[in-house]
Amino acid sequence: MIKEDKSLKVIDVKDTANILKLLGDKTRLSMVSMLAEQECCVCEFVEIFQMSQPSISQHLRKMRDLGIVKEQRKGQWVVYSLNTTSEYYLLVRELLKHVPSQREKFDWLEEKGLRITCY
Amino acid sequence: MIKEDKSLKVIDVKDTANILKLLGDKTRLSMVSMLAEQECCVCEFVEIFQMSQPSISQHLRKMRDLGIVKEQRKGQWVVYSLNTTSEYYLLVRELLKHVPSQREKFDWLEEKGLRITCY
DNA sequence: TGCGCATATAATTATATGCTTATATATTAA
DNA sequence: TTAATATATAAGCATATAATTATATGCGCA
Repeated sequence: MIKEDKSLKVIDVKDTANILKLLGDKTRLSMVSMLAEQECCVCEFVEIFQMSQPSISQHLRKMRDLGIVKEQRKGQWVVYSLNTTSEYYLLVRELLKHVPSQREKFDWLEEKGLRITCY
Repeated sequence: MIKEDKSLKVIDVKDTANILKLLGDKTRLSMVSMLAEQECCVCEFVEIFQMSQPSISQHLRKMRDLGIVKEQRKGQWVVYSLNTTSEYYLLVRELLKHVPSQREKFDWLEEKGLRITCY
């Protein structure tokens, strides 16, 4: 019997390159790293990255378009999370192992009283 | 005693994003995947990718600039290989596990009699 | 030395990307 | 229904990227 490696999934070069290009951006890479810890809403990202709301929205859209993240409306907020059923999920998880934890960003939100309490 | 995970090396988000952006290109990702198998010279890449020589040269330069690949002159040829001493080497290796083998490209070179014999 | 081959660099152009501003949509509460 | 808040989308602009052509450099050999 052949052992299956659940951390491994081979993806064609073109698709992999697209994923890497997508995550080859400081903001987006930080975002997925955060989402690997906890779900997070758009307005929280805006505070964290000190960036305009449309800019944040556009980054999230690109990742949603490739299926890496998913959204869920909760009242007036839209909460994003990692899409664990994506065919790229294992690759993303693997990548994130090489990046430092972004937990401090959530701590910072708590401190500033900016954490949204709809979860 | 804490076990050290030799497949893991944490790199800051900005640097990681730069590496991912670099490898987030179909041509460059294929190149490193090939180099993970065997070293390869510029003119061979030109044949494989059916791309102009300057274009190939520029792709290689970008990767050399970040230390992912290294070059070695052998007579009139310049042979490229993976830089196994790069601080990004483990990350690159990990990424390549998710990409199909590019061995066939070397086979194709052999068939066409285009393999350079300076190795 | 001078020629031919391999590679690198420079300049240019076309396209892609990321951000901004303006506007539209959706939800909640008055 | 209207106002306020949260988010998404569209259009425009500035910068980045990748390819091409032209040219320079480096090596081997007659």
